[in-house]
Amino acid sequence: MTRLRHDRLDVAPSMLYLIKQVELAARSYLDELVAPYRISALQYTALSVLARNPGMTSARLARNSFVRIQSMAQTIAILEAHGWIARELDPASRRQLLISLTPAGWDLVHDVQPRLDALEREMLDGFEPDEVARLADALRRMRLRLAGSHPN
Amino acid sequence: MTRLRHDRLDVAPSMLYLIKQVELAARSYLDELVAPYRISALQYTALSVLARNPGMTSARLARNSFVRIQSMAQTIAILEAHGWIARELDPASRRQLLISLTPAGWDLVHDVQPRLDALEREMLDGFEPDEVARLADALRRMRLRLAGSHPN
DNA sequence: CGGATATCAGGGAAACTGATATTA
DNA sequence: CTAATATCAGTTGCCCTGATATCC
Repeated sequence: MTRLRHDRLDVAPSMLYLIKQVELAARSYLDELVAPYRISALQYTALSVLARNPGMTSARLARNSFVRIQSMAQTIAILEAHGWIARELDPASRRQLLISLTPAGWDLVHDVQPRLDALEREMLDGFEPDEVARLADALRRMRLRLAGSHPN
Repeated sequence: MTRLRHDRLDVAPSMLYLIKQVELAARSYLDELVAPYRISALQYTALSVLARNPGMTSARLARNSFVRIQSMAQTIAILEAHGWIARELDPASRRQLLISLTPAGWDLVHDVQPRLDALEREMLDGFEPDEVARLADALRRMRLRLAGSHPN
């Protein structure tokens, strides 16, 4: 006996789905933007985080990106092998390796970031300044709620 | 001669970065949610899209997710091999394969979706209804702008 | 014919698990 | 001793490029 079902989810796409859609579109664009450097969008994201927070460890980067330590270590190894970043022992620890951008890494970020900022301005064209501020604040709150709802 | 640089990107994290952060956190949670079914968060997202739009082709799914046709075809092949979806020739085309969920696929979605909705409610707890509406509208506009700024 | 769909083959970056050594 | 960091080894899913066949 066949168990036919003419089901359908009749709800509007959720907020999480909308966020994923925007992220997918942005990642696709960023991938094209950094393709000349032979790096991926995710690798560039790691570089930009390091540009804002020099001296991070691989483990801290992993927690920031909600991935395992081993996963981030592999990404870091690739970026180091290609000369975008360098690592040195924390003089105060002898265990942690602090990551920083090389001059070539800085050149890359200084070349790509303005074009990424331009994309964001295009994406937000026509938005009221206070609407942008509320949006950013809402995203920060959502991020905190999600980070709290599951121990990584 | 060494070329030392004590650079640092002194700007606040961008909107695109905040969106990526929320998406990373949500994907991490969703991965745990669907792990018992041996599928990934991305695979579940494809299933939920098919639950809302039965009869899509693999190529249309690919455009919806900003990936190549071949990439989506592989994901679809895996979901089909595991029995979550089925494909049949479009009677009006003889070239396109229309995708639909199997009864097992529907069971999976009906089990996971409520828990995903619960996560979203938790994420948006304390938000005013009109703030949620404005947020969703803003995300839709951003998605449209991004989709228009680069031909996939 | 050009355009879209589906598929096969191969390869690279990205996440996972499990185990191990070292240090705070 | 416990916890955190870093690393090695192996595996799987995911996206890419390139090429091919079929159908609108």
